[in-house]
Amino acid sequence: MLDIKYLRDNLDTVKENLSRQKSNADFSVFSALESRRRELLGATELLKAEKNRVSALIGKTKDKSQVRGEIERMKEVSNEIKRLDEELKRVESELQDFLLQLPNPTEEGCPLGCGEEENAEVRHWGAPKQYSFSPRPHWEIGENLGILDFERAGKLTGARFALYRGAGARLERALINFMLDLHTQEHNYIEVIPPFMVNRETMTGTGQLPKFESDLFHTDDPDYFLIPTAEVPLTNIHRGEILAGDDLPCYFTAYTPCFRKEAGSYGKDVRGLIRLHQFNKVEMVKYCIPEESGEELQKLLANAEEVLKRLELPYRVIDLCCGDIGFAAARTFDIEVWLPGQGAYREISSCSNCRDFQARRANIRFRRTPQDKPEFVHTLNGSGLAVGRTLVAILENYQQEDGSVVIPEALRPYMNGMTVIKN
RNA sequence: GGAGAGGUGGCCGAGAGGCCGAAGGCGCUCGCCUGCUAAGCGAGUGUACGGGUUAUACUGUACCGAGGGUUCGAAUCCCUCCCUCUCCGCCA
Repeated sequence: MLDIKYLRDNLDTVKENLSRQKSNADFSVFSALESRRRELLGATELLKAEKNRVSALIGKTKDKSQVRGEIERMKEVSNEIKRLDEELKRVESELQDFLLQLPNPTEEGCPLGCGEEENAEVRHWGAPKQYSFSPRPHWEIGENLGILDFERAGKLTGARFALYRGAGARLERALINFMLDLHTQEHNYIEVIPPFMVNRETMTGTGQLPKFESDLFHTDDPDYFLIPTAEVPLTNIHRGEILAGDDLPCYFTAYTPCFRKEAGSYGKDVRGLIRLHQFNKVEMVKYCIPEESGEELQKLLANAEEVLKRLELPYRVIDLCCGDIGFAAARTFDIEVWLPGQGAYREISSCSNCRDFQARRANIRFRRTPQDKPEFVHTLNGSGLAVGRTLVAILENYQQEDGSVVIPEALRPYMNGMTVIKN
């Protein structure tokens, strides 16, 4: 969410920035609401001052018959205050709705552009391997090895769910442990197991609500949502809190399943593990002081890249352009892993600096010293990594002509020493 | 799910229609005192949004879990909801 004062004073800058992001917000509505709000606030405060003054006077007067007229007059003043307050409340909630719908302006330095085509490659690591045979897609490899079963998952639930079995399930679990160990033991993250369902306030804090409710799985009673990413609970851990300066930066990592409706993606990635309603992810979230968030984003990105380096999977890093960047982010780098079965790089991590956008929504602040005024923290998040897609990358990159799959060295200690998955 | 007790400043805790932004204590800040430490003494100490000032001072409004209601006036009375604790039931 944007600071209303900042927006008021920098209307044109914000308008210009957001116009690069396909936002069609109508700022004339904002200006009208804002001036009405100030008008009402002034009027109602004036009346309240009058009411407080006269009421105190009435209180001090022993003989109430002397102030009968004042009491009658205050009755009317009270009614008028009530009327103004009701309108004020309406205007404020409309303003709030407007602000909550506005995306985060993008950072200076973001590539300009409207869509995927204008994203910029920052670097790449490793080279796609040459195969003496035609590499198969992971769903064929997995089904042939009996470690992935999409048909039965469909029976149990429906399309876009997966059942892992035997070495497949073990491999997924190995990846989770491998990633968590790396981030906790070498990258200084605190491991967390958060709730997988959260309430409306939490979803609003990170920006999923109110705009993207249709992407979320929801329970009616109670009114909860399944998390679409651990970013949601992790970033909301300190919602409504004021942190001490020495608590920052603070790093959290968590493994969680993620639930997404994937509405509007019919026909896209219908086979395999790439796009599911439920998938596993290890997430990293940081809180830091404003002037350090740029550097923290680079470190976060490096932490995610390290996973792929250790698994020896070729990847590239993409700097998302203004038009492709997500709602809450000011800057985003995606990591795309090479998938031989598809002959393409596919997203496996997305690392974002949300600056104070989520902190303002979720009211997460800090004091530099105990005497200082609270300021909003900056929040960052990144996948480290999407576990299912990492398993996809392993199956496709480590496949052999006979259909077996070699286990990357780094994972073998997590696989009880297993070196290859074969029939 | 049933019964009961609660939610007040950074923390503890009093207040039970007007003199309450809220006693007292702890903590914290500043000053004094003191070989050091501890103790002691004095003063100050919430947030948000406005007005005002070069800046202070000063000043208006709101905030006692949340939202409604009664009243000239609500932390205080009434209603609804949320949360915490204790006991019972159920359960991994």
